[in-house]
Amino acid sequence: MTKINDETLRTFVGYHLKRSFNVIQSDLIETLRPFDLRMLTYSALVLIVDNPGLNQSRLSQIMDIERPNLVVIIDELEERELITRERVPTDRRSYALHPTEAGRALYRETLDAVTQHEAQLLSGIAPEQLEQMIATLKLIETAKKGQA
Amino acid sequence: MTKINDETLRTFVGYHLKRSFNVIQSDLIETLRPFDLRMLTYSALVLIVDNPGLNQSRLSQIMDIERPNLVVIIDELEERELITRERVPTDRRSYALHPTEAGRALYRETLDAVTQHEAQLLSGIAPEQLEQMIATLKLIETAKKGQA
DNA sequence: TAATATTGTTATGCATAATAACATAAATCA
DNA sequence: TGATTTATGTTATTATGCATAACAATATTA
Repeated sequence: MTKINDETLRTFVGYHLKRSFNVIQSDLIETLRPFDLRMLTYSALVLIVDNPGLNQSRLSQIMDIERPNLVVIIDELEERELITRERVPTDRRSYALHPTEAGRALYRETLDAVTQHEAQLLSGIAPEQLEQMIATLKLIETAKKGQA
Repeated sequence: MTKINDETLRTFVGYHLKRSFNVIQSDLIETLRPFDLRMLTYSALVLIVDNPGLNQSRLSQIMDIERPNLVVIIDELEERELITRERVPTDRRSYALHPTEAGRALYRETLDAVTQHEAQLLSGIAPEQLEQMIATLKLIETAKKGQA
Protein backbone atom coordinates (compact mmCIF):
# COMPACT_ATOMS: atom_id res chain seq x y z
CA MET A 1 0.00 0.00 0.00
CA THR A 2 2.43 2.62 -1.26
CA LYS A 3 1.56 6.23 -0.64
CA ILE A 4 0.46 8.11 -3.72
CA ASN A 5 2.45 11.14 -4.74
CA ASP A 6 0.41 14.25 -5.53
CA GLU A 7 3.24 16.72 -5.09
CA THR A 8 2.89 18.00 -8.64
CA LEU A 9 -0.78 18.90 -8.14
CA ARG A 10 0.13 20.32 -4.73
CA THR A 11 2.07 23.04 -6.49
CA PHE A 12 -1.28 24.45 -7.64
CA VAL A 13 -3.34 26.71 -5.44
CA GLY A 14 -6.44 25.50 -7.26
CA TYR A 15 -5.84 21.92 -6.15
CA HIS A 16 -5.80 22.92 -2.50
CA LEU A 17 -8.87 25.07 -2.98
CA LYS A 18 -10.75 22.25 -4.61
CA ARG A 19 -9.91 19.67 -1.99
CA SER A 20 -10.75 21.86 0.97
CA PHE A 21 -13.92 23.09 -0.69
CA ASN A 22 -15.01 19.47 -1.17
CA VAL A 23 -14.79 18.96 2.59
CA ILE A 24 -16.85 22.02 3.38
CA GLN A 25 -19.32 21.27 0.62
CA SER A 26 -19.94 17.72 1.88
CA ASP A 27 -20.60 19.09 5.33
CA LEU A 28 -22.93 21.75 3.97
CA ILE A 29 -24.90 19.29 1.87
CA GLU A 30 -25.50 17.16 4.95
CA THR A 31 -26.48 20.20 6.97
CA LEU A 32 -29.01 21.32 4.37
CA ARG A 33 -30.46 17.86 3.69
CA PRO A 34 -32.99 17.94 6.56
CA PHE A 35 -34.33 21.22 5.16
CA ASP A 36 -34.53 19.80 1.63
CA LEU A 37 -32.33 22.59 0.31
CA ARG A 38 -29.42 22.41 -2.11
CA MET A 39 -26.48 24.79 -1.97
CA LEU A 40 -27.82 27.03 -4.70
CA THR A 41 -31.40 27.13 -3.50
CA TYR A 42 -30.08 27.97 -0.06
CA SER A 43 -27.86 30.77 -1.38
CA ALA A 44 -30.76 32.16 -3.39
CA LEU A 45 -33.07 32.11 -0.39
CA VAL A 46 -30.56 33.95 1.77
CA LEU A 47 -29.95 36.59 -0.87
CA ILE A 48 -33.66 37.14 -1.45
CA VAL A 49 -34.35 37.53 2.28
CA ASP A 50 -31.45 39.95 2.60
CA ASN A 51 -32.34 41.83 -0.59
CA PRO A 52 -36.11 41.73 -0.92
CA GLY A 53 -37.40 42.97 -4.24
CA LEU A 54 -34.37 42.20 -6.38
CA ASN A 55 -34.93 40.62 -9.77
CA GLN A 56 -33.57 37.43 -11.31
CA SER A 57 -31.04 39.17 -13.47
CA ARG A 58 -29.36 40.83 -10.51
CA LEU A 59 -29.57 37.67 -8.47
CA SER A 60 -27.91 35.57 -11.14
CA GLN A 61 -25.11 38.14 -11.31
CA ILE A 62 -24.34 38.07 -7.62
CA MET A 63 -24.63 34.29 -7.56
CA ASP A 64 -22.23 34.01 -10.49
CA ILE A 65 -24.50 31.74 -12.48
CA GLU A 66 -26.21 32.15 -15.84
CA ARG A 67 -29.77 33.42 -15.88
CA PRO A 68 -31.22 30.24 -17.38
CA ASN A 69 -29.83 28.24 -14.48
CA LEU A 70 -31.49 30.48 -11.96
CA VAL A 71 -34.96 29.90 -13.38
CA VAL A 72 -35.34 26.38 -11.97
CA ILE A 73 -33.98 27.51 -8.62
CA ILE A 74 -36.55 30.29 -8.39
CA ASP A 75 -39.26 27.94 -9.65
CA GLU A 76 -38.49 25.58 -6.81
CA LEU A 77 -38.48 28.27 -4.12
CA GLU A 78 -41.73 29.66 -5.47
CA GLU A 79 -43.44 26.25 -5.62
CA ARG A 80 -42.47 25.67 -2.01
CA GLU A 81 -43.97 29.08 -1.23
CA LEU A 82 -40.75 30.36 0.27
CA ILE A 83 -40.66 33.34 -2.10
CA THR A 84 -42.98 35.20 -4.46
CA ARG A 85 -42.51 36.57 -7.98
CA GLU A 86 -44.20 39.92 -8.42
CA ARG A 87 -44.50 41.89 -11.62
CA VAL A 88 -42.70 45.22 -11.43
CA PRO A 89 -45.02 48.02 -12.63
CA THR A 90 -42.15 50.20 -13.81
CA ASP A 91 -40.51 47.36 -15.78
CA ARG A 92 -42.95 44.69 -16.80
CA ARG A 93 -40.23 42.39 -18.09
CA SER A 94 -38.86 41.60 -14.67
CA TYR A 95 -40.10 40.07 -11.44
CA ALA A 96 -39.41 41.39 -7.95
CA LEU A 97 -38.49 38.51 -5.68
CA HIS A 98 -39.75 38.62 -2.11
CA PRO A 99 -39.54 36.09 0.70
CA THR A 100 -42.75 34.81 2.27
CA GLU A 101 -43.07 34.47 6.03
CA ALA A 102 -42.28 30.77 5.61
CA GLY A 103 -39.19 31.75 3.64
CA ARG A 104 -37.99 34.04 6.41
CA ALA A 105 -38.63 31.34 8.99
CA LEU A 106 -36.66 28.77 7.02
CA TYR A 107 -33.90 31.34 6.56
CA ARG A 108 -33.55 31.73 10.33
CA GLU A 109 -33.59 27.99 10.97
CA THR A 110 -31.05 27.14 8.31
CA LEU A 111 -28.79 30.06 9.14
CA ASP A 112 -28.43 28.72 12.63
CA ALA A 113 -27.77 25.19 11.46
CA VAL A 114 -25.29 26.14 8.76
CA THR A 115 -23.42 28.52 11.04
CA GLN A 116 -23.08 25.94 13.76
CA HIS A 117 -22.04 23.14 11.44
CA GLU A 118 -19.33 25.20 9.81
CA ALA A 119 -18.08 26.42 13.16
CA GLN A 120 -17.93 22.84 14.38
CA LEU A 121 -16.11 21.66 11.26
CA LEU A 122 -13.53 24.43 11.54
CA SER A 123 -13.29 24.42 15.31
CA GLY A 124 -9.68 23.23 15.21
CA ILE A 125 -8.50 26.28 13.30
CA ALA A 126 -7.71 29.63 14.87
CA PRO A 127 -10.22 32.36 13.92
CA GLU A 128 -7.42 34.79 13.02
CA GLN A 129 -5.99 32.22 10.67
CA LEU A 130 -9.36 31.83 8.98
CA GLU A 131 -9.71 35.60 8.69
CA GLN A 132 -6.33 35.83 7.04
CA MET A 133 -7.29 33.12 4.61
CA ILE A 134 -10.55 34.87 3.75
CA ALA A 135 -8.62 38.04 3.00
CA THR A 136 -6.49 36.11 0.52
CA LEU A 137 -9.51 34.40 -0.98
CA LYS A 138 -11.06 37.79 -1.61
CA LEU A 139 -7.97 38.81 -3.52
CA ILE A 140 -8.26 35.70 -5.69
CA GLU A 141 -11.94 36.37 -6.23
CA THR A 142 -11.17 39.73 -7.77
CA ALA A 143 -7.97 38.61 -9.50
CA LYS A 144 -9.59 38.18 -12.90
CA LYS A 145 -11.13 41.59 -13.27
CA GLY A 146 -8.56 43.26 -11.05
CA GLN A 147 -5.72 42.36 -13.39
CA ALA A 148 -4.21 44.50 -16.11
CA MET B 1 -28.66 49.94 -9.47
CA THR B 2 -28.49 49.24 -5.74
CA LYS B 3 -25.64 47.15 -4.48
CA ILE B 4 -26.64 43.66 -3.44
CA ASN B 5 -25.94 42.63 0.11
CA ASP B 6 -24.26 39.25 0.54
CA GLU B 7 -22.94 39.90 4.05
CA THR B 8 -24.81 36.93 5.46
CA LEU B 9 -23.18 34.52 3.03
CA ARG B 10 -19.87 36.27 3.63
CA THR B 11 -19.92 34.97 7.19
CA PHE B 12 -19.31 31.50 5.73
CA VAL B 13 -15.83 30.31 4.86
CA GLY B 14 -17.38 28.01 2.26
CA TYR B 15 -18.84 30.95 0.35
CA HIS B 16 -15.43 32.56 -0.03
CA LEU B 17 -13.88 29.24 -1.00
CA LYS B 18 -16.51 28.67 -3.64
CA ARG B 19 -16.24 32.10 -5.21
CA SER B 20 -12.47 32.10 -5.39
CA PHE B 21 -12.39 28.55 -6.66
CA ASN B 22 -14.75 29.55 -9.47
CA VAL B 23 -12.22 32.14 -10.63
CA ILE B 24 -9.35 29.68 -10.63
CA GLN B 25 -11.46 26.97 -12.23
CA SER B 26 -12.53 29.23 -15.10
CA ASP B 27 -8.92 30.09 -15.75
CA LEU B 28 -7.90 26.43 -15.63
CA ILE B 29 -10.65 25.35 -18.01
CA GLU B 30 -9.45 27.93 -20.53
CA THR B 31 -5.86 26.86 -20.05
CA LEU B 32 -6.67 23.20 -20.65
CA ARG B 33 -9.00 23.79 -23.60
CA PRO B 34 -6.27 23.85 -26.27
CA PHE B 35 -5.08 20.47 -25.01
CA ASP B 36 -8.60 19.06 -25.08
CA LEU B 37 -8.35 18.14 -21.41
CA ARG B 38 -10.89 18.61 -18.64
CA MET B 39 -9.89 19.20 -15.03
CA LEU B 40 -10.40 15.60 -14.03
CA THR B 41 -8.69 14.04 -17.04
CA TYR B 42 -5.81 16.40 -16.44
CA SER B 43 -5.55 15.49 -12.75
CA ALA B 44 -5.70 11.80 -13.61
CA LEU B 45 -2.95 12.15 -16.22
CA VAL B 46 -0.67 13.96 -13.79
CA LEU B 47 -1.21 11.38 -11.08
CA ILE B 48 -0.60 8.48 -13.45
CA VAL B 49 2.63 10.01 -14.74
CA ASP B 50 3.80 10.67 -11.19
CA ASN B 51 2.65 7.28 -9.91
CA PRO B 52 3.08 4.82 -12.78
CA GLY B 53 1.54 1.45 -12.15
CA LEU B 54 -1.17 2.48 -9.72
CA ASN B 55 -4.63 1.00 -10.16
CA GLN B 56 -8.01 2.66 -10.58
CA SER B 57 -9.12 2.01 -7.06
CA ARG B 58 -6.17 3.87 -5.58
CA LEU B 59 -6.48 6.62 -8.14
CA SER B 60 -10.14 7.21 -7.38
CA GLN B 61 -9.26 7.44 -3.69
CA ILE B 62 -6.62 10.10 -4.11
CA MET B 63 -8.81 11.99 -6.57
CA ASP B 64 -11.70 11.89 -4.13
CA ILE B 65 -14.14 10.58 -6.69
CA GLU B 66 -16.16 7.37 -6.89
CA ARG B 67 -14.73 4.46 -8.85
CA PRO B 68 -17.54 4.46 -11.43
CA ASN B 69 -16.79 8.07 -12.29
CA LEU B 70 -13.16 7.29 -12.89
CA VAL B 71 -13.91 4.66 -15.51
CA VAL B 72 -14.89 7.12 -18.24
CA ILE B 73 -11.90 9.29 -17.43
CA ILE B 74 -9.53 6.37 -17.81
CA ASP B 75 -11.38 5.24 -20.94
CA GLU B 76 -10.76 8.62 -22.51
CA LEU B 77 -7.08 8.75 -21.61
CA GLU B 78 -6.63 5.23 -22.94
CA GLU B 79 -8.48 5.92 -26.19
CA ARG B 80 -6.25 8.92 -26.77
CA GLU B 81 -3.29 6.62 -26.11
CA LEU B 82 -1.99 8.77 -23.29
CA ILE B 83 -2.03 5.85 -20.85
CA THR B 84 -2.24 2.07 -20.90
CA ARG B 85 -4.21 -0.41 -18.80
CA GLU B 86 -2.17 -3.50 -18.03
CA ARG B 87 -3.40 -6.57 -16.21
CA VAL B 88 -1.56 -7.14 -12.96
CA PRO B 89 -0.31 -10.76 -12.77
CA THR B 90 -0.45 -10.85 -8.99
CA ASP B 91 -4.00 -9.46 -8.86
CA ARG B 92 -5.93 -10.15 -12.00
CA ARG B 93 -8.87 -8.01 -10.92
CA SER B 94 -7.00 -4.76 -11.28
CA TYR B 95 -5.24 -2.82 -13.98
CA ALA B 96 -1.88 -1.10 -13.62
CA LEU B 97 -2.06 2.34 -15.21
CA HIS B 98 1.01 3.57 -17.05
CA PRO B 99 1.59 6.68 -19.14
CA THR B 100 2.64 6.33 -22.74
CA GLU B 101 5.38 8.49 -24.20
CA ALA B 102 2.66 10.73 -25.64
CA GLY B 103 1.13 10.94 -22.19
CA ARG B 104 4.40 12.05 -20.66
CA ALA B 105 4.90 14.61 -23.42
CA LEU B 106 1.42 16.07 -22.89
CA TYR B 107 2.09 16.10 -19.16
CA ARG B 108 5.14 18.29 -19.66
CA GLU B 109 3.38 20.65 -22.04
CA THR B 110 0.32 21.10 -19.88
CA LEU B 111 2.28 21.40 -16.66
CA ASP B 112 4.09 24.38 -18.11
CA ALA B 113 0.92 25.99 -19.35
CA VAL B 114 -1.07 25.43 -16.17
CA THR B 115 1.76 26.61 -13.96
CA GLN B 116 2.23 29.78 -15.94
CA HIS B 117 -1.47 30.59 -16.14
CA GLU B 118 -2.00 30.18 -12.43
CA ALA B 119 1.09 32.24 -11.65
CA GLN B 120 -0.20 34.96 -13.95
CA LEU B 121 -3.66 34.91 -12.40
CA LEU B 122 -2.24 35.15 -8.88
CA SER B 123 0.61 37.50 -9.72
CA GLY B 124 -0.90 40.28 -7.62
CA ILE B 125 -0.73 38.26 -4.42
CA ALA B 126 2.38 37.84 -2.30
CA PRO B 127 3.80 34.29 -2.38
CA GLU B 128 4.05 34.17 1.42
CA GLN B 129 0.41 35.07 1.66
CA LEU B 130 -0.49 32.24 -0.70
CA GLU B 131 1.67 29.83 1.30
CA GLN B 132 -0.11 30.82 4.49
CA MET B 133 -3.45 30.28 2.83
CA ILE B 134 -2.42 26.83 1.57
CA ALA B 135 -1.43 25.87 5.10
CA THR B 136 -4.91 26.79 6.29
CA LEU B 137 -6.53 24.99 3.36
CA LYS B 138 -4.66 21.84 4.34
CA LEU B 139 -6.09 22.08 7.81
CA ILE B 140 -9.59 22.32 6.38
CA GLU B 141 -8.89 19.40 4.07
CA THR B 142 -8.17 17.16 7.04
CA ALA B 143 -10.80 18.71 9.31
CA LYS B 144 -13.34 15.98 8.74
CA LYS B 145 -11.25 12.99 9.63
CA GLY B 146 -9.03 14.94 11.99
CA GLN B 147 -11.94 15.79 14.25
CA ALA B 148 -13.03 14.00 17.42
C1' DT C 1 -40.49 55.08 -35.70
C1' DA C 2 -36.83 51.63 -36.28
C1' DA C 3 -33.09 49.36 -34.34
C1' DT C 4 -31.08 47.63 -30.23
C1' DA C 5 -30.83 45.89 -25.53
C1' DT C 6 -32.77 43.62 -21.42
C1' DT C 7 -35.56 40.17 -18.78
C1' DG C 8 -37.14 35.87 -18.21
C1' DT C 9 -37.69 31.50 -20.40
C1' DT C 10 -37.15 26.86 -22.98
C1' DA C 11 -34.26 23.56 -24.79
C1' DT C 12 -30.00 21.43 -24.97
C1' DG C 13 -25.52 19.75 -23.86
C1' DC C 14 -21.37 18.96 -21.09
C1' DA C 15 -19.02 18.15 -16.64
C1' DT C 16 -19.07 16.59 -12.00
C1' DA C 17 -20.64 13.46 -8.64
C1' DA C 18 -23.39 9.69 -6.11
C1' DT C 19 -25.68 5.06 -5.86
C1' DA C 20 -27.17 0.32 -7.06
C1' DA C 21 -26.12 -3.81 -9.12
C1' DC C 22 -23.07 -6.93 -11.23
C1' DA C 23 -18.98 -10.25 -12.94
C1' DT C 24 -14.55 -11.50 -11.86
C1' DA C 25 -11.08 -12.45 -8.77
C1' DA C 26 -8.88 -12.52 -4.24
C1' DA C 27 -8.87 -13.09 0.68
C1' DT C 28 -10.78 -14.96 4.81
C1' DC C 29 -12.74 -18.26 7.89
C1' DA C 30 -14.62 -22.24 9.69
C1' DT D 1 -10.68 -27.64 1.52
C1' DG D 2 -15.05 -25.23 0.49
C1' DA D 3 -18.06 -21.38 1.72
C1' DT D 4 -18.33 -16.73 2.72
C1' DT D 5 -16.77 -12.23 2.39
C1' DT D 6 -14.23 -8.57 0.31
C1' DA D 7 -12.01 -5.92 -3.53
C1' DT D 8 -11.74 -4.32 -8.44
C1' DG D 9 -13.59 -2.68 -12.39
C1' DT D 10 -17.78 -2.01 -14.89
C1' DT D 11 -22.66 -0.62 -16.53
C1' DA D 12 -26.61 1.91 -15.78
C1' DT D 13 -28.94 5.55 -13.74
C1' DT D 14 -29.70 9.80 -11.47
C1' DA D 15 -28.87 14.43 -9.53
C1' DT D 16 -26.45 18.60 -9.77
C1' DG D 17 -23.82 22.40 -11.56
C1' DC D 18 -22.89 25.23 -15.34
C1' DA D 19 -22.77 27.13 -20.27
C1' DT D 20 -24.86 28.48 -24.82
C1' DA D 21 -28.43 29.33 -28.41
C1' DA D 22 -32.76 30.91 -29.41
C1' DC D 23 -36.96 33.15 -28.33
C1' DA D 24 -41.16 36.36 -26.69
C1' DA D 25 -42.18 40.32 -24.26
C1' DT D 26 -40.82 44.67 -22.96
C1' DA D 27 -37.69 48.87 -22.57
C1' DT D 28 -34.36 51.78 -24.36
C1' DT D 29 -31.85 54.22 -27.95
C1' DA D 30 -30.83 56.39 -32.05
